[in-house]
Amino acid sequence: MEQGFAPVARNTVAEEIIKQIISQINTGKLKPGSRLPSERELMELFQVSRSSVREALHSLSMIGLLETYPGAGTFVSKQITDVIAGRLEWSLLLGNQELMELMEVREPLEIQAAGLAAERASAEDVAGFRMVIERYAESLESGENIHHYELQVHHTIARMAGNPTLLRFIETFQNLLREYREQHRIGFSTDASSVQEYMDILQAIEAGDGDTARACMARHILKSKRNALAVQLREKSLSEAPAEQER
Amino acid sequence: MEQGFAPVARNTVAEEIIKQIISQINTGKLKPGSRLPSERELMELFQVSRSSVREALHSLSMIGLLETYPGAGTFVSKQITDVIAGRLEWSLLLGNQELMELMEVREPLEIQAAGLAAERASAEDVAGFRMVIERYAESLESGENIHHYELQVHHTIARMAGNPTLLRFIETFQNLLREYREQHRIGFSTDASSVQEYMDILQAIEAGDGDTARACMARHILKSKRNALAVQLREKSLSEAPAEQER
DNA sequence: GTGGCTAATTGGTCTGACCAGTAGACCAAA
DNA sequence: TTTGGTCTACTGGTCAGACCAATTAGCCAC
Repeated sequence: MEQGFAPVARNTVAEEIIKQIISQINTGKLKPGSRLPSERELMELFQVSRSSVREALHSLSMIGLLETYPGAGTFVSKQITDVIAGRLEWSLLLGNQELMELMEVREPLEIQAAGLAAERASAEDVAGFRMVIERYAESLESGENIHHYELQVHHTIARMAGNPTLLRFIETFQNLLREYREQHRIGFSTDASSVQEYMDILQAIEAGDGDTARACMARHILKSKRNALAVQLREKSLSEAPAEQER
Repeated sequence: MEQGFAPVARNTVAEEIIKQIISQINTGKLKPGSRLPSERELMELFQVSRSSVREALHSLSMIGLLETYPGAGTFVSKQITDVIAGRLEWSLLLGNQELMELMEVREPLEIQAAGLAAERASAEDVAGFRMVIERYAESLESGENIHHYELQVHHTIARMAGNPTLLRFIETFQNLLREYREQHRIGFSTDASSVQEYMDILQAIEAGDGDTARACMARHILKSKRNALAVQLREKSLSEAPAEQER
């Protein structure tokens, strides 16, 4: 039953400081790279104790918005885009359930990126994309850094979509997925047909055909998801009953 | 030139505490929902001052991994995926994303939600959804709280998708869009045909037809986007040269 | 059971202090 | 002129001890 009640707002001093600092950054009064007043100055500016100031600053450093250097001062991070770069091992905290949840968010975003890329990619973009795919194909043959180049393919598509927010989301999910696979020692589900799928996407993008690009990406994701599941199952059965098997 | 030198590692006490706490969560010694020792106990366990403990705890709370309740204690968050969502939300709060940028991320998520809802919604869900649509239709006639009920329709779909992470992202984008519209004084583009569109989605969900649900949602979004653009243009032309014009 | 009281515990905040690393100015030796 | 040392003011990192406010749990009268 909706009664219109909600837990009363309880603002801590540190939260308030955080809000003000973020506001300063948003309004441009604090630019990336610029230096904040020293903790002792902030203490007087905010009329609070240094402990509160420090809790606020440390929290903002934790999410990558600020960087502190002992003896020098506290600075606004230059690449706020890198906020995602994990200082923490997020993936370790993820279970299978959560992973599936994240995948269901990531997939439509990747498809959207492919569609937008088709509508916006320049000739140079397409040329660059082709090279990335070729490098991926080479890595498949040599067996080196396959995963790195596979990621780069997806990353390139996301970049061609020309939407920084979308790119950031996709990057985050990719990083999480990578860490998860590394930590859980899950092999990758690469096979040669991926190259053809990527080439299909490339053609659609080159032709400026968003719908086809979306469809190709959707098919590719569906296939690699099936592969991943198969690999996971196989490894599971291997660990339970060590029987050799290569498909 | 590569000389093999790198900045020396400089560990702060707080960082070390953070690592240990995350490690405890990873190894399962600290389960979601469980309570941490009090700050004063941690102080003795880690052999550090309370300030350092508090900086660590506050940072982890900031990213959503811990929750603190004055007088009660500090607890591990139950929804780990919320941590990731929260982190992305931070990045959204920064930077001035263009409206179009946000929309391009939100749309595929809403479509995905509709599709998943069709695959997972229970009979009760559908019944509830029908009521929500009816309330929206009523609000359209009375002209009261239209926006609130419109939001609720989308929210209900997202909830039926059965993916908390997806739901949270959709909520986030809805909030951002609402703020954006309020700040830029952009009116809303509601019209009676939305009800029919929602009913179409409802039918697809009831039939368990994910593809149709996706298509219906896509059509609905496309239409309301066109409406929004039209409204925006009209208001812009009004403010520039007060001449009446209907598309 | 309900409601109110008390006491112990917990997080929130403040104060003041000391340490270690940094940056910049200055100066002497090569 | 350049290099390296030295001094000083400043900055973040850490600590200890204190008080407040909110929560919890147990007790007790109604």
